[in-house]
Amino acid sequence: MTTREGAELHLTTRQFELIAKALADPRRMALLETIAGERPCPCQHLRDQFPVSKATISHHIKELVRAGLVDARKTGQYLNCEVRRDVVRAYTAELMRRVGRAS
Amino acid sequence: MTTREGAELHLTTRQFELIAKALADPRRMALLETIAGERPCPCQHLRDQFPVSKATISHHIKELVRAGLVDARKTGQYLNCEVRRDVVRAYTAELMRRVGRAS
DNA sequence: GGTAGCGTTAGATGGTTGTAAAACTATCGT
DNA sequence: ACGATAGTTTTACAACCATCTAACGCTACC
Repeated sequence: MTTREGAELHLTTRQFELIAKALADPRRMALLETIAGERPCPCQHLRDQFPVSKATISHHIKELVRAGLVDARKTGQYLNCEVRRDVVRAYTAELMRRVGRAS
Repeated sequence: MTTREGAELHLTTRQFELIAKALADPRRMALLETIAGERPCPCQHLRDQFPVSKATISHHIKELVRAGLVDARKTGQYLNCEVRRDVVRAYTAELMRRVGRAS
């Protein structure tokens, strides 16, 4: 139900910047794409698909969560990540609002 | 006529990354917004609105052009910048396609 | 309770990058 | 032609950041 909302989510300036930064690193973007691909994404799955240490993955996830792009809930010893698609949509909307429309 | 096209512009992986990087820096984003605000934007105008050296502005503009987000044509001694709104739209569309839609 | 697996934190490091100063190029006005 | 104005390039530097290793904290299972 968080997937399809009518009301547009509002992003603070701070969050807008954090999102842009989070999306800027290709590896982190790739991680985000993988998370988006598999519904509840066990963090460990990411380790198998990318040649990076678990510390690095942990760091990237933290940044994605900080930006609000990913929701991470710990169930047992696993960390389940999910993309906040409403936030992604809010970001693209804000981007269009700022530089996408004719003045 | 470049402002309103039916066909979606295709972004290479490289350009997608460059755009994300270009948007990541707050100052550069602010410059882009200013450029988007005034139609033909003399580069010098930007110097008055931001406390940065002209070297820095020149550098940022170069990055924006490299990413394809800005079109810069030199007329006389002035540099006129314009936002490529079709590219912005292509970026947001690609972003939505990658992580915005439910799997 | 011990051992193994998953994730986090701390510290170190190499690379990237935003920024400015200075020197340079180019164009305009007089 | 000269001076002023606009932008570029080079070089240098400081700050940031992605990455790793190693050590740690939890949870699960036997």
